[in-house]
Amino acid sequence: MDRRVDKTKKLLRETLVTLMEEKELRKITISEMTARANINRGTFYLHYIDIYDMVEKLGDEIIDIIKDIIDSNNPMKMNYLYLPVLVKIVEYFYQDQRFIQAMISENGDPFFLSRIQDIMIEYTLRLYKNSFKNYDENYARVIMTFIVAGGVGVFTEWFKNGCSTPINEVIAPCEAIISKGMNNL
Amino acid sequence: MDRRVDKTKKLLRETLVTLMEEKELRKITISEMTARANINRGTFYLHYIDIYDMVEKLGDEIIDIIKDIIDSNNPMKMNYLYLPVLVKIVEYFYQDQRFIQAMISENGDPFFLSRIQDIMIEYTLRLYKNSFKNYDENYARVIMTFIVAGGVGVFTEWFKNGCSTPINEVIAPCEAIISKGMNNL
DNA sequence: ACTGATATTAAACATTGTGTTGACTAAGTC
DNA sequence: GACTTAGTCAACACAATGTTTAATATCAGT
Repeated sequence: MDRRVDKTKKLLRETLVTLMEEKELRKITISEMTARANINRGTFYLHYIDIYDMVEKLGDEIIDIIKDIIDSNNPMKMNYLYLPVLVKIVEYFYQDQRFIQAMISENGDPFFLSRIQDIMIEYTLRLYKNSFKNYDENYARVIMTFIVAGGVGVFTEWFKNGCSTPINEVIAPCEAIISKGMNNL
Repeated sequence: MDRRVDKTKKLLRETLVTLMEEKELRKITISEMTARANINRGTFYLHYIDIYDMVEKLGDEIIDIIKDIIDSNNPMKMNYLYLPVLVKIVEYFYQDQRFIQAMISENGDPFFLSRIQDIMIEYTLRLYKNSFKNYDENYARVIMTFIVAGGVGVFTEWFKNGCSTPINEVIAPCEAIISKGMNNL
């Protein structure tokens, strides 16, 4: 791809993240963003329709990466894959932390996490289909929605707090509740 | 309070819900909304700063009601209160279904659910403090975040789908996973 | 290097929604 | 019935949008 496009898009992304760290998405204007990035306002429209389109497209890139991570760790070939895949995703989030944190934050894109959640639900459903004694599609879906939403909720809190506590201190309780339940904690 | 204010606010709320059923929040303008409600645009500013302020204030009202439900079912006086309180909240949601559904929907307010989630986490933490053998604040918080986020996730899906399946078909799996865990399903 | 293609710039434009104001009218409260 | 306040109407300056045009800069491929 044209290096000029790359350069512009990266600059815009960088500037957007900076702005998201300062204020809510809806208060960020194209004028402000392009002015700060020293990019002509018209140039923005060569790539995106509006700020939300931009955020969505940036989100798409992350989603694609997550899908790649899932696919490259083929669930059919391994047991108990849930955790390793999660670790790889979190590792990736780490190295793009500013962006991810901005997207997850109050100023970020609310759909970002819910999209990831949806992917993870489908993934775990495929993965654990055989773990259920008497498999029932609806029942399994509720269970997986619960577990994934719970995990995403915990992860979000942890990530919002700047990943300050050791990750095991949040993974361990989740594993405990998932496998044993409250009665056997 | 002045009946005129009541009338205006209800009309605005009603119109907002209708618009949210049609399009994304960010594409709803004050002009459009007041025009449709047959209310002078200037009148809007007598009550709200902007659309988001309005949505937030409408959300506040629901939050207050939820807090009332929680408080009026004093956790200290009952055992196993989690479910009854949930049922009452859901019952309330039922009778204001259009609004709640709009708020929860893709076009709605992303903070609405997360605010409720936060309240529920604090609530369940207080409630179950004594259920933990060796109580640890951080550990308990992760557990409760997981359970509440999971529950909210399941509920959201169910509600988004128009509450079509019997509510027990989503509550039962949640109860099972919470109490017994995956290993004992 | 040369060339054709295209990304970016700069400036201008009409348009739309915002937020506020002031004088007037209607509907409330007590 | 008096007075208080909510709502209306019209006008205003302002900010951001989305689009366009011609000129310039940078690119990819040979």
